[in-house]
Amino acid sequence: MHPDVGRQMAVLSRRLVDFVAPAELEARLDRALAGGRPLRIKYGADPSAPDLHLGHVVGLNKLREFQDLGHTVVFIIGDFTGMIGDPSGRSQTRKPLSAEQVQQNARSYQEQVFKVLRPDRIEVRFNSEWLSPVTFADVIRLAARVTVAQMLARDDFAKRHAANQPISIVEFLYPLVQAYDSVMVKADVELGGTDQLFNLLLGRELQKSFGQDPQIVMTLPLLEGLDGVNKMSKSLGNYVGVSEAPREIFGKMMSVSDGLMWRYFPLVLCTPDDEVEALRRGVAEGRMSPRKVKDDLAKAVVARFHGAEAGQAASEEFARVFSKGQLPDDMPEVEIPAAERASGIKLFALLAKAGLAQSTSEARRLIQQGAVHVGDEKINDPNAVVKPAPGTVIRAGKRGFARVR
RNA sequence: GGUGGGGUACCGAAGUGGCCAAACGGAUCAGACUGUAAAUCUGACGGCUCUACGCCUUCGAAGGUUCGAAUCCUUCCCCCACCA
Repeated sequence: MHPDVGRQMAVLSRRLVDFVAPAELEARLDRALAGGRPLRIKYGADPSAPDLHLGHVVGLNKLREFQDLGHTVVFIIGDFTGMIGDPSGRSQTRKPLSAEQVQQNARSYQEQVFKVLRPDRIEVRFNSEWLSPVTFADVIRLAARVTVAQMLARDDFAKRHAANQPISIVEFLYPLVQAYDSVMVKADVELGGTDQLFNLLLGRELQKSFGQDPQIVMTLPLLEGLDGVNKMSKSLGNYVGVSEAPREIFGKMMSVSDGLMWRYFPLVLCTPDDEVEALRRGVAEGRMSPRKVKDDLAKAVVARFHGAEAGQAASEEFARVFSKGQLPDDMPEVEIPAAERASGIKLFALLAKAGLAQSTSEARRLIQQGAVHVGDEKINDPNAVVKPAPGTVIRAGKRGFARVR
């Protein structure tokens, strides 16, 4: 464990939005050091999304900092809650997952988590371990520890209640379950996004109610997704998954708007504030190209999950394909039987067959919009019949490629 | 149990007998431009071997009225709020 509490505090305080309560953390770090007992840092993962994305990485980065200082991460996979479904916050109720799905997701989760966390100093737990044996009577006793007024303290609940919007009882139960997890794992600290503040604080209350020292609560900013508006989430489809191919990650990062990219430096790459500020100033004053800064960002993000070489390669390929309009390294192939090639094939049918268009209507649209090239020739006629030689490259738009075989 | 409000395309949301494959916004895709799959502008955006004033499917479900329905009637299903 890192012996210098002041230094630990400095590192751990970075990038936080809420921090309850720093003094308690300091005291507990002292105590941990004295007793040789590392702190237990709780982090809850929803098992419904097997794709870990950059939004998760924000929290994982902080966990990693704790680990590097010698503390233990208690990574809780909410398998029990996942099997029931979690409607919290969103109007649409999530579908409950089957036990097998949860298991499979949990496994894939763990693989991905270790792209950021170190495999020592972590304790992976499934909350079904302690939640499955709980009886209904236990639930009632647990519920008796919290009041409706406490629940309505949550901003989201208060607003919806005032607006006559539905609030399911399950939504009251969920924070309670999460808080109970804190009690069961004896968490010293719990992290989450800012939207988790209420739940994390409830953990404190419940721990006190059980006679434990209340956990310190830290919230981290929610990373905006590729749309630049909503938080990054799988269901909104505005995410960059850590397991995606380098090419995909790079491209998605390049699609982040100029204004938003500054958020990704500190939150995903942990770039120190002064460095980010220097870059920002450089761009604002016209000394640096935002294109170059974003390229570096994208490269670094790819490198984070696939290594530096992959980052470099992705950058080069991106420049070749999109800046210079050349062909990518590899592309899918479409097989066309010799007979068909000899007689000619309708271009829209070929596009659909190659997977470059979802329907023949879409294929026609692409052709009419001037998005389609066969070899070097641009074709505008939606009824065109082509006889592409093997090896000919069909292009649809900037991103669609297929090679005839 | 009662009262009121709803269910429209990927999402949000208009439309209340024909001009509706269905306004508008978002998302998406394409084109132009560029420094990028940023920004901006323009266009497309149910399907169909489809140059169309064409055909098929779609407006919670099923029937019905009508020359003609997302729009009217009947029954049913589902959602929400309020009052009990």
